[in-house]
Amino acid sequence: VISVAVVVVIFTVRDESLDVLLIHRGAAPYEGMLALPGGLLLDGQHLDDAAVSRLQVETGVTDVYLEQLYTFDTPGNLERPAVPVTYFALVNAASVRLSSRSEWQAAWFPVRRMPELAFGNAAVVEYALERLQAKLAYTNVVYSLLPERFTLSQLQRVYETIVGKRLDKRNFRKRMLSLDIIRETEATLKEGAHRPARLYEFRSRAPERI
Amino acid sequence: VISVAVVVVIFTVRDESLDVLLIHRGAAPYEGMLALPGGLLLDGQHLDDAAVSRLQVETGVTDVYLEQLYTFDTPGNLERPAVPVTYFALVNAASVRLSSRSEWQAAWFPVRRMPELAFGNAAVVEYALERLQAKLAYTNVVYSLLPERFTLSQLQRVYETIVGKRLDKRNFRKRMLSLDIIRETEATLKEGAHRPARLYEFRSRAPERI
DNA sequence: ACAAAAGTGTTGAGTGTACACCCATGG
DNA sequence: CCATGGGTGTACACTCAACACTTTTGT
Repeated sequence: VISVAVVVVIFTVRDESLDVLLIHRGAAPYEGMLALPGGLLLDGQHLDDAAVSRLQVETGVTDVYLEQLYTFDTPGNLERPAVPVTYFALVNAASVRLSSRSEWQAAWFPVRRMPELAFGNAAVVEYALERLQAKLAYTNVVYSLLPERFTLSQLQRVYETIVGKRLDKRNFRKRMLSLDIIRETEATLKEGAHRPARLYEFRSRAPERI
Repeated sequence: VISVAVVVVIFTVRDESLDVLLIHRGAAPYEGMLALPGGLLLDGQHLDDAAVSRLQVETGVTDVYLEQLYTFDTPGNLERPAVPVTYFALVNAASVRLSSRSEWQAAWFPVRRMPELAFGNAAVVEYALERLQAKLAYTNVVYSLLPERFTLSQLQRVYETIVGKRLDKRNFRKRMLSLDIIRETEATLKEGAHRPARLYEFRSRAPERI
């Protein structure tokens, strides 16, 4: 019998860099290499719950965007074969507490300069990135990368970091507003910045039901 | 440990109806009910291979459009829990030989009038239909529903059957040609029909690599 | 002759993209 | 006073949807 592994690609945006959370493997196979966080699905556990709790363990974060990505065909470990069901998540770097005490030393790595990964995990990251970029265009995925209220410029910086290129400011604003996933907060301004600015919020801070 | 089940939603278009292949369950659980064809993933077997061979067993068909759909969270059978990895496939009804001798009595059922299904399979069929309809718009999924060469009217009938509504002939033609997934076959006409007609073919009769 | 399928263009609405300047504030 | 970031409008290209009649052939 083949069992099931749950693997999570956790993205964040820090400064102007799109990063992925990786752990150091402390045991064979691939001891000493970097890998995506994951583990075997336990008896009676639900897939989504396993993904959520894996995320919680690694980052302390909950209530973020989390979506199933794909189920791969490569039974990672050959001695104890398990089919990897992969997820991807987006978390706000500011609200993360990496469990530094843990033996597997989770840390952020820039997605554009991925190191070599165990279990053929490189393909998973690549696929997750594609999906993330595609979903940007028509969903509210990034809601968990931003504070509750934000300026359009902040939002644009996040988008630019993810797609990896500059966007036109006026077109970006028009598109965001017409997409109808964000809303202007009433007469609210902001101080501490260079100049007063309108604040916006997402109409919904939950992933749409698949 | 939880194991893996592979489940396949096999679509075909017959006359003007979009149908799904179902089997009669011959044993508990859900004995006597209808269900999607599927089975446990065996040791050392690859997911995609399992889906292909399941399809082959049920229909005798190979080399058709087959794509992974989703991995559900409902461990169907509660005594022997297994995570269902689902696939969907499109087959040409004409080239199918249903294994009538088999004990589980595979048969076609119209997707618009699905009977009640075992294992909560109704959600799987629904999701597969959505995905199929979405993929129609920009891919060559239907290539395995048609003979190698076909008229634009035949192609349009297939599209109409899948989306469940009538399409405008002129707009349909323009769109298909501009999508660049089909090609006019050189000066070929057709006889036996009501009138001579141009024949077209797909530029590629293989699913694009994910 | 008539039923059945193949073929063929134009217009209008809406959407996406390119592009440049002014203003308020903090230092 | 100047550097930084916020805010704003227009013109063109393109895409999508609506719409009706003629031709050929088999019966």
